Amino acid sequence: MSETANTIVGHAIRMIRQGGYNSFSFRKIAEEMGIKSASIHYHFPNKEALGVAVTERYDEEFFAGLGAAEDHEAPIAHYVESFEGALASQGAACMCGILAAEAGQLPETVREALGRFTERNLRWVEAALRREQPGWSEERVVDTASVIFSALEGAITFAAMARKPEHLAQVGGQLRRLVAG
Amino acid sequence: MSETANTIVGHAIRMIRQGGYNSFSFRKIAEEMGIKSASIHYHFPNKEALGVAVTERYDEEFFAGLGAAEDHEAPIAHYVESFEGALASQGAACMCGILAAEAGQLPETVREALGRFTERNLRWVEAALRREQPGWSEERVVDTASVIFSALEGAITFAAMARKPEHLAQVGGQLRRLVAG
DNA sequence: AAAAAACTACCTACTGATAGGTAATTTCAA
DNA sequence: TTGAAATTACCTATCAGTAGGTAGTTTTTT
Repeated sequence: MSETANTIVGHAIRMIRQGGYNSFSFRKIAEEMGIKSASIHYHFPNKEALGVAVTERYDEEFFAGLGAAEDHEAPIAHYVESFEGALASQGAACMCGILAAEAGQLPETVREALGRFTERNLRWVEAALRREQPGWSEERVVDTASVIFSALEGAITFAAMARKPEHLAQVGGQLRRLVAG
Repeated sequence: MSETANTIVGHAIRMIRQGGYNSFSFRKIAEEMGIKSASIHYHFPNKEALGVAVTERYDEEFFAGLGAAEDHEAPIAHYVESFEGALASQGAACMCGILAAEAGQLPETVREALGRFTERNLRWVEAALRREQPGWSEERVVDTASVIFSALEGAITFAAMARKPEHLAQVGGQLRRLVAG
């Protein structure tokens, strides 16, 4: 991907985090970059293609920042902190949580990319729980992973909406205790 | 509120649940009702006013359907079921979770109405926990309520996106166990 | 010279909103 | 009780703004 295409995706991610899928437009991105909106069509044929690129890039960066669950001593705490870090940057929620809420109006391909992000998160948290709680049944691991992912996505969304980062901190703290026993 | 205004709000709620704040327009609602978009401005001066009415109406109906926490033997299970019922109707997520994700582009007054909905939910779940777990500390009650609300909002959002209602069922089941001990 | 990356100049579709008008109903004072 | 005034609930017509997208052309880089 060219440098320009990269920059375009970066702008789109920021705009989506600020107001959802309808908050980024070819025109606005072009204006900010000092180019014309038609030029963006050279890099991404349409909004759907850009939407997919944006989702996959967010996915990549999220997990690149996270590292492997096996490389952390307390991976759940690390996972929680990555959400707190995401909220701190721009005071905005997780981009994929925002897009998930708008699923009904998203192109199928974007929705599918979001589905992959979700699955990848669940697998990560499950691996983390297996490491931290070797005694837990597989069922308990899978169910708890669902709760942790859902709670953090819900918490970061409502914390950003109400402008109360402490709401996420509260949920994060309780989730840590939940896993600690 | 007149019957027409009521109908307008109903259509708006359905459309928002299907695709977010940008998925309802004066024109579309008018078309479905067989009137003109200008007529909707008679009942609601602008989109912001309609947005607030919609949020408050959803709030009202949600808690009317829920009843008082004190009136249920197992209020948490009842609360979980209300989310499962919401997902079952239209296969769509909680309207307020959807709007919360788009907070960045919402008019302030709508955001504030959403904030009230959130607080009301937290108070309800706290009351439920006090009833079910009289032995718990106030801190534990408040923190657990945050987790339950966030987890359900996150789960219903991702379940609707991935079209996997079982994801919500899984989270709901685990939350019940969490409270049961 | 050729490929890449941008440009100009449009188009169609849709948005929320406003101005001005009309028929039917309701309120209220003489 | 009746006529004037006001209100309700809609209408037509139009506005400026923004959206995504396209065809054809020019500039820039290799």
